[in-house]
Amino acid sequence: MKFNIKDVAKKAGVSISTVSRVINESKVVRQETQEKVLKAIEELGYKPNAIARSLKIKNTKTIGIMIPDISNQFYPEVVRGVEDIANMYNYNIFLCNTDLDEEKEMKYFDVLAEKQVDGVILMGNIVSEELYTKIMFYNIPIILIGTDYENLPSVTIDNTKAAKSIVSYLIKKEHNRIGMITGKNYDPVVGVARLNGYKEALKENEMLFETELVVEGGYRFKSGYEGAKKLLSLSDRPTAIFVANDEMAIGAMRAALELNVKIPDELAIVGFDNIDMSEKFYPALTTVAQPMYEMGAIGMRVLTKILNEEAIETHKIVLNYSLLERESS
Amino acid sequence: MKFNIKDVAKKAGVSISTVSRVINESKVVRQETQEKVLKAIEELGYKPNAIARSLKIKNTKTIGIMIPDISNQFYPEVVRGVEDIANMYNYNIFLCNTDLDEEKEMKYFDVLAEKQVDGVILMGNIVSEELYTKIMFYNIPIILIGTDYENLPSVTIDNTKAAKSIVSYLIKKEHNRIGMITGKNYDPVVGVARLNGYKEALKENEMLFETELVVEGGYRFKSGYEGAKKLLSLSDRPTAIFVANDEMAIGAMRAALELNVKIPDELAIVGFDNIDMSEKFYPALTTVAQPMYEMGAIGMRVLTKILNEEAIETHKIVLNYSLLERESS
DNA sequence: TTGTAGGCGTTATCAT
DNA sequence: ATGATAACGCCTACAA
Repeated sequence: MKFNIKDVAKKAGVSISTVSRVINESKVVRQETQEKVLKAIEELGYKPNAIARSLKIKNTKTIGIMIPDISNQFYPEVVRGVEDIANMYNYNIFLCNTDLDEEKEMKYFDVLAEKQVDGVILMGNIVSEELYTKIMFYNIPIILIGTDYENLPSVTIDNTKAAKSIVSYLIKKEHNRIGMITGKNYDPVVGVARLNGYKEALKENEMLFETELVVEGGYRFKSGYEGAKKLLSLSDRPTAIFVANDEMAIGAMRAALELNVKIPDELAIVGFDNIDMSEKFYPALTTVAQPMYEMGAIGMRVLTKILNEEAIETHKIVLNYSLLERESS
Repeated sequence: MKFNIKDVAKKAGVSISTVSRVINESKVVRQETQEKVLKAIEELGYKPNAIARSLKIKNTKTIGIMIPDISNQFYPEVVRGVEDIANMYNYNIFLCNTDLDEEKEMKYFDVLAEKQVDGVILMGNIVSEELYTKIMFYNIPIILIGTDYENLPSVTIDNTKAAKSIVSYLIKKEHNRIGMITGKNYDPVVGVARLNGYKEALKENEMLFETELVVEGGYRFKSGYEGAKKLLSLSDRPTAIFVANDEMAIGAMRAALELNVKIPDELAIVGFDNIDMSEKFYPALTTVAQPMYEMGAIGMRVLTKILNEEAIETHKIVLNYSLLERESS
């Protein structure tokens, strides 16, 4: 039930090179012959073996995408962007969940290399030195999305500026005690950057940075929930909280709602990312939107360019964020 | 910078067959030789080419997974289950978003076949006859998750029974006007099944099925929102609504909240699936939990068994659902 | 325009 | 225990 190029050749009464030519749409083959071959292909239900092809031509039309966890709301959207563009250029994608675990990252990278992927897309908060060494060694085209490292190509947004702008927005709305629930403080490009944006906004408006107003979170719902409970138990409560990502922000809203604190009247809450859920929650969350789908799509697009060795303007792409004012502020 | 088995052989001063043996952990090679080879591999940073290997041994240790849309909340969780088990058995997965589009499904299936995947996992509401023919023709091991068709292996839950049980729960709570927002009515295994469960529960309790109480939805937030608005505008409102999936249920809750209808006091809402968001929403949604992660994990596990030609008890696996009573009812 | 033959990097059979 | 060699299915000079 599985035929190869030889079978087609025999059936069509031509050589295998001719069959190969029609498969690859070489212009040189005569119309008649082409039709004969096409007919044979059709009749046998023949499909070329991409593995054999890859071995010969040394590319596989597949790329690997390493992300922390597909079941974390942030990633599906960017993966979708990647996949759409990949599909458009006839690439398939290997999905790898790393859980931010360095060992898993290393292992997956090895496997992807062995499977001869043409390139890889990497997400996660930091790239370890080990991984970087490996990347350099194998010399596989790579692009980072949502993070940045050394001279590797990347697509990101300016997290500091974005954070600063949403905190400034809060200040403009007359809030003068603004709390923050941060991300991970060992993570420079997201966690620290957003915290810095918060600090900068305060400074620019001559407001004091008070340590009791900032609590470290961990990006997940629970830490937002707990962070908010902590901030709301302060004797001198904040009137607004900037939460470093939407999932935590939703946790924070939940905490406030449970305590019967009115949003936004008694407490404004703003998030970061614009995950799907943020607009569906009630009240809908004011947030800084990262263009997640676009980050994926553009990342993949750039990767195809790199793979085709097309000229590329810059290897560090910084996309625009946007402020989405909704009901929570 | 890229070496092959020949380079290793030369460097170690042995033949390529020996190198191949140590790579594949053949027992016959002498300790000393093995060490020599391992050293050469190490020094060169050699990684075997999986493509060449696959061509020879006729398996690729990769499987394809076709789902409607990874950015739809339901799928990431099952994909994660699939990937975890796949990883455990050293498989990689090609992720394919079909958008429930038959053409895309056909195209992806062809590509997966050409890339010689060892098996495929298929999700989506129906499998078209065309696709089925193709599956049979290529004879690629396949397993359906969350849907079912002919004699193909599948892992599902009993949607009718689950729907019936949650509606019965509502009835037990003294609701006697229960509305429903359905899924797609052309989709037998999910849409129709859940509607049937609703009908059965009514019947069993000698309640009338009233057409004005059921509105057709489409699984997405917006249709739940609109469906609820419609039901709430009835002169004789339902006191409870069974919504065919969580995303719509959340839309329905949003509609009620906006209209200042108290949940659950004036209106109980229950959903289906138990997506991540359902417990984070306020009020948290009462729902029938599909074991999404397990469906993925078990599906993949069964697939590995099929691939290893291990005996398999049954090809139609029906998992248990569970009722999660939360705040919305 | 078409065919012949070598090779892509492995594995596996058969000798040695 | 090790080595030579023929596949695996395809592409691509080169020859005809």
